Amino acid sequence: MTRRVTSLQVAELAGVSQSAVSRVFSGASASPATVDKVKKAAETLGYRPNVLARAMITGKSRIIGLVVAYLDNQFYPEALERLSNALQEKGYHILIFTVPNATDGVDKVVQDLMDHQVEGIIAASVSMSSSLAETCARAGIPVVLFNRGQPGSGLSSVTSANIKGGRMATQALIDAGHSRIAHIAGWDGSLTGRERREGFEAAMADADMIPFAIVDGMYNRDIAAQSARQLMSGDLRPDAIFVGNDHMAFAVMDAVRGMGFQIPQDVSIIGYDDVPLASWPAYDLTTVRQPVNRMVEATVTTLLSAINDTDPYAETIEIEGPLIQRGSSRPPKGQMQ
Amino acid sequence: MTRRVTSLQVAELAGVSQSAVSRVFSGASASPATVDKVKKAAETLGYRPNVLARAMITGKSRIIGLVVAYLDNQFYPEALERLSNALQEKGYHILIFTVPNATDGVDKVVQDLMDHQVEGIIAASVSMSSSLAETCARAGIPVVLFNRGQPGSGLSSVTSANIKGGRMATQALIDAGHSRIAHIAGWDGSLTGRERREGFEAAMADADMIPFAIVDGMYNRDIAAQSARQLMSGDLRPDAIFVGNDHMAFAVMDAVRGMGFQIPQDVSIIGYDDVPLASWPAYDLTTVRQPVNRMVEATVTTLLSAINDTDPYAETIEIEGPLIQRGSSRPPKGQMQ
DNA sequence: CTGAAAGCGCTTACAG
DNA sequence: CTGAAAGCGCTTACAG
Repeated sequence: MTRRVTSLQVAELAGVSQSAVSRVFSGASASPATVDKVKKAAETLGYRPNVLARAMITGKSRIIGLVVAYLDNQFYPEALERLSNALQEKGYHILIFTVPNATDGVDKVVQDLMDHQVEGIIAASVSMSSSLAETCARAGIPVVLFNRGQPGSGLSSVTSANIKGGRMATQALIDAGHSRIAHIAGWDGSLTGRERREGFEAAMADADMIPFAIVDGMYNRDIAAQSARQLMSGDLRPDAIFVGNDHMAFAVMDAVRGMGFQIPQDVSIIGYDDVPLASWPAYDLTTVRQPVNRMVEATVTTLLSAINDTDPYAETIEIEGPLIQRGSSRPPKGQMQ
Repeated sequence: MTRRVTSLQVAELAGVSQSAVSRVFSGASASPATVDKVKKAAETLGYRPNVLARAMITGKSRIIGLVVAYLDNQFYPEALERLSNALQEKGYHILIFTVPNATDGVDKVVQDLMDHQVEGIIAASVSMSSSLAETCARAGIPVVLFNRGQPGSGLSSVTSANIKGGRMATQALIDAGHSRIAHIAGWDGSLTGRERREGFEAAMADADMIPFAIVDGMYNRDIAAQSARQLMSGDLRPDAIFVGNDHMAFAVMDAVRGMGFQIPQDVSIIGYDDVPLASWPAYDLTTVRQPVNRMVEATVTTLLSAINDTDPYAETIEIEGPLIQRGSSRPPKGQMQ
């Protein structure tokens, strides 16, 4: 419980003014002699600048607020880890805000964020009311939506190319010769969910095929599993299911196998995200990769440039990822036939 | 980019002194009339106190530093989410620090943490050098080690009862009639790893049994999988493996199945943690539950009481969890026989 | 390059 | 209860 060492004490010991100490630590110009004296004094005293005081004056907290709703989807821990690392490299840190209920809790949380003088906000898979987006804009706090677009909000976003991804997954199913293709979609209240579905519908339409069924899986394991069971219990069953994300796809695979069906012999399953678990043998899930590292890079770049250049333009960045063909779906016909 | 509203502006509009405004927002006493005027003025101006300024003066940042090494083990995302929620409820927030390499990176990071004037530190599954622990102590910043004890460090820790857990897992294997029981241990450099192994050895000794083998899995999927392959490729094979955590156990199951063995017919597998995935049908892993919610509660309680009461005593809290018997291991003999 | 001084936006004794 | 004033630990023009 020793009192913290201040720049004044360092100044005294070094025999210079307090301003000199400040200059040395804030990277302003100072003579080599001064730098030396100050550094030495600081070392013996164990001095480190008070980040809070600096932040208050400069108006730069070097803190980024991260809003997340849930972490159970394996996609997020990975993204969070990479985001934190990338930001730390640039001298920023992440202040975490978990929003209890994904729908409206965000608003309170963002006020809290702004109170903490964050320099920017990353909202992962949560939507913001437009009034809230406006509040942030007015306060000059850039927001980047991660893995969740929100057209018309004026907010920047970084997502994968969801429509294209949905198309690719569906096309792979069509190319494999499937004729009764169902889609357990991501939450219809989210743009990612809608766009992946859109891709599905477009690919089907292009092939002059009628979707076997489209149901909303709500990005929820239980709902997805139940939907799968329902789909598979009729007389006429789908022979392929494109699922809105991997997290649900695992539940779908569990449910389908639990009914005694073989994957992919009885039904092909394709997911979306390519989380680590997708490649583990127990699931071996064919899926559309969301390139987390590139999405993170884009997010950090976008956010930091908005912070530093006070760039007023919202950017909508879509990053394409490949389809990863694995064992949960039949391979395309004609290929290696 | 409007300039932030300050308490002075509110004071002017409300017709009171700046101190009065401050009192209203810091919860100090003020007459109802004043409170009313101030609140009204604040509302019309959109005023919110600057948390940074407050933190600097009071010395209370209301920020807890969380140090994590990796998030791929499914145990951590869940813990993080709960920690964040619990802390938010108490008015604290989590500033995240990911440490690049688990071993020595911690030291730099903690200095960074202290610069940010965090009121407390939670270190999840990372060890701290004793000199570092001392630094924190001297600065009056309480540290709680989460899921990783460090005896002699003088640091508080919250873990599950690892020795007992290791015993339980092993006993379950013994009770099931296994005779060639191996242990793929957690990292030997960590107390959790050593204690679970200790529990394993104690249970074996009590039963007058000799371990089939003990290898260090380093809490690493690849190493664990390779160890499993080695164990299972000899002429004399183990008929049961207790794995140091679920994260490795999944890899072990994948590897064992990949060699054509049946679980649990050919070999029983038991893990440790009971992460969500353990209960999914694809693995259906018997495991020792680490009660995340109670561990989080204990962590938050310990940390906050250390912060507020400047409680100088390090607490070592161990929380017991049950063995969850699932399909990856043979059930105990005699039971339902 | 350097020091004295003002000021960031608050909290908190101190008188009244 | 309330206002004037000092001060938290810094940064940053401003002169020299």
